[in-house]
Order: sequence, then structure tokens, then C-alpha cells
Amino acid sequence: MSSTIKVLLAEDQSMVREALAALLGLEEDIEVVAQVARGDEVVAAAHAHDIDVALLDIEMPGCTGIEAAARLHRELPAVKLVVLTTFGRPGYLRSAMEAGADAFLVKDAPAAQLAEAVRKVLAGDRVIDPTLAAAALAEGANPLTDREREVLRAAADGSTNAELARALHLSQGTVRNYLSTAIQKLAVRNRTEAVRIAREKGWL
Amino acid sequence: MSSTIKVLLAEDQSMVREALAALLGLEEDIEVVAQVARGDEVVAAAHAHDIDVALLDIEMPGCTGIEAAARLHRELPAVKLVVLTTFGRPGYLRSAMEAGADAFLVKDAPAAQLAEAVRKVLAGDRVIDPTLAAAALAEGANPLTDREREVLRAAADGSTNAELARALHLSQGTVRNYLSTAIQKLAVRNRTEAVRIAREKGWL
DNA sequence: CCGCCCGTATGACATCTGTCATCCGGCAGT
DNA sequence: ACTGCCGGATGACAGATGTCATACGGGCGG
Repeated sequence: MSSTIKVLLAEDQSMVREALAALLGLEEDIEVVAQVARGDEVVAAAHAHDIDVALLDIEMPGCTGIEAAARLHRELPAVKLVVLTTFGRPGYLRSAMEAGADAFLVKDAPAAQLAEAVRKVLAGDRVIDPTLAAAALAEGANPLTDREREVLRAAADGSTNAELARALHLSQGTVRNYLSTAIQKLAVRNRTEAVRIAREKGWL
Repeated sequence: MSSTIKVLLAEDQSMVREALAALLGLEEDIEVVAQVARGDEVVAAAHAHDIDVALLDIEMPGCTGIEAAARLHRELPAVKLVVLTTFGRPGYLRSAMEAGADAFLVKDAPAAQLAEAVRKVLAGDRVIDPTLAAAALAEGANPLTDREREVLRAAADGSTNAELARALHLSQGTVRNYLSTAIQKLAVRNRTEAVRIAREKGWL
């Protein structure tokens, strides 16, 4: 016991990543032994370094921190997972938990909570902002079906129905139907609002 | 001369802000003497602390780092300005320079460049990513008129023409005209794409 | 086995959006 | 004084979008 806690840090923005590493480096009992900038490099790096805790940003190229968490949880269940994100979206919290995360932190929480969380998850605790947890429970589950989500995601960039139909191998009418039901489920008036709301809730 | 360089750090996400402070704290010659989380607190903090360099994130509540830079430049022209941002949007670079910034850094640049930039601006140099500078020059100036930008910004959340007309005290037809010309200037096919492109270029 | 939801599709309809021509008053350059 | 651009507006039109009813096959829970 109690040599240092070995941490893998995954975050795409170098400056932020190295700054977080500097922050954790100030702690006597924590050592950042690996850094990656892409979600799809997490698992390999974890295998290569024998780590105790993985600190994962959600928004990353390659794959999201949540997907990375899920894979890591399957392949190396002993590794504790701390998910870190810019956006406190309740849906994110929900999916992070389903992926096996032990802690969920938003980046506008005080920096001290980071090292705190690392130590706590290693001790077997879970770390979740209670406000966010309440919000996640209050808003209920994602009402969108898989297809509705796919279409909405594809529609986010302003693609037209015809383009969506082509891209998703659907008829144009079907695309409209999915968007229509999504719009109704989200209680908004057009696809743009639907995309916005779904994003805010972390349902996209 | 040459005691330490006194830095003000403005960034809304506590964890990132304190991590950057930790990073700069590792440098012998740099000292973070003040931290703020809002753009509209920058000027007051600068007055209170007699700083050499202000390090400003763009995306902040209160006001943007660019607006804060402009005010600081007017009130305390001796303070050097480093603008830091997540998004390498050419339009941001342009407006940052117009606001009097001495350096423009994107957060996915290596962390070492941060301290580097602080030292260089103090020495009277300017620090700009050459790739970004080229992009900013290549894309030309913002082609949108004030009103077009306003309408586009207001349309970003999915508001309908009628809502936009009400909000901006315009006729519905005028709203459509502005959106139409914006769409044509940006060479896209609908308002959603127009918003996306304008955002990407930093023209919004 | 029956109902229910999902994925997919069609057709009809109403409304919203985008385009275009045209107009006005004001202001800046030449 | 003339020209051109901007802000603002109207009307007409085509095409995109949103709604609704309806249909069919597959799967899953009761």
C-alpha cells in the first residue's frame, strides 16, 4: 500500500491537460504516469502503464470519455474512473454512471475537488455533485429512441431532409417523421430547438 | 526590475483556472497575483493588483475576454494582454488584435507556450500562431452587417421568424431578408448552417 | 396469443423558410 | 448632384419543414 496513486489523464486540450497534470503533481501522493489526447488511446495507454485511476474528459476526438470509460471498465475493472466535463449535463452524468464511472466532476468545481475525488474513488467511494444528481433524477430518462437521436444528431449541422435521408439510408418522409416525433417529445417547435434542448440535457 | 512577473488570470472554469495557476506557479519568474472568474471583474482586479500581464480566456460570463482586453487596454495600457481560447477561430484572433492583445493562444497548444508567451509579451514581442494568422488573413473580414449578425445570433437558438421579428422590433419579412442575405454571403443553404459557419469563423 | 412500441414508409395538408423584385429614406463618397 | 450601400418594408412564389393518418413486419412483455 501507499506508494503513490498512479493516474492516467485523458483530455484533448494540451494546455488544460498539462495544467491539470501540474495541479495533480503538487500532491505528494498522486503521480500522473500517462497522458493522452484522444478517447481512443485511453485503453492502450491504460494497459501500458498499470494505473490506479483514469481521469477522463468527455469531449475528446476519437471517442468520448464516456465510451472510453465503458471500455476501460470492461477490460480493466480494477481501474477507478473519474469523469471530468465542461458541461454539467444531467444526461452525461447518467451515461457516465452507466459506463461504470466512480466519480463525475464538472470543470467549474474548485480544483481541490480533483485530488479529493482521486483519493476517494481509490478508497471505494463515489463522488457526485448532489445538485447534478438531483437534476439527473428529476429530468427522467432520455425519451428519444435510437433512430430519433441519430437523426437529430445528423440534423444538427443544418443538413436538409434530403441529405439526411441519403446519409442515413432512409426515405425523406421517414426522416421527417423522426424529427417530428423528436420535436414533440422535447416539446419544442422545430428541429433547431430540438437539437439545442437535446444537447443541453445530454441526450444527444 | 526583474523581481517576478505579476499575472492576472481570468478564466471561468475554476478547475482549469487553478490548474493554469499551478502550471504558471512552477515557473520561477512568474507569479499569479490575482484570479477572476468573470470578464466584468477583470478591470477592477487589474486596478487592485498592479499587474504586468493579464491572461484572459475569451468565453466567460459577464463579458468576453476580448471586451475585457479592450477595456483594460484603454484604462491600463501598460498591462500586456494574452488572450487564451478554446476555439482557434480566425475572427476571434482578428478581434483580439483589434482590442489590443499582445498574444493569442489556443488551449490545445503545448502548455510550455503559456509561460513563453507571458515572457515574450513582457519583452515587447507579439505571440501569434502563424497558421491561425494566415487563416485570419485568408478568410477576409466579416461580410455580415450589424443587423445581419444580430438576427443570426438571435436565430441561433431555433427561434421562429415571428419570434425574431418581435424580439428585434422588425417585420417578419425583414427578418427573412436579413437571414436570406446572410445565408447567401456565407454561401450556405439555410439559417442553421449559416449560424454554424458564422460561429466557426468567429463572426457571430 | 395479444397488444404495444420500434423502425420504416407513403400521401396529403398546412405552415414556415428562402428568394426575388421592388420600394423608401438616409447617409457617405466622388 | 449622383451613386451606392444600409436599414427597413411589402408581396409573390417555390420549396422545405412539420403534422397527421395510415400501413406493415418484427420483437417483447403479459
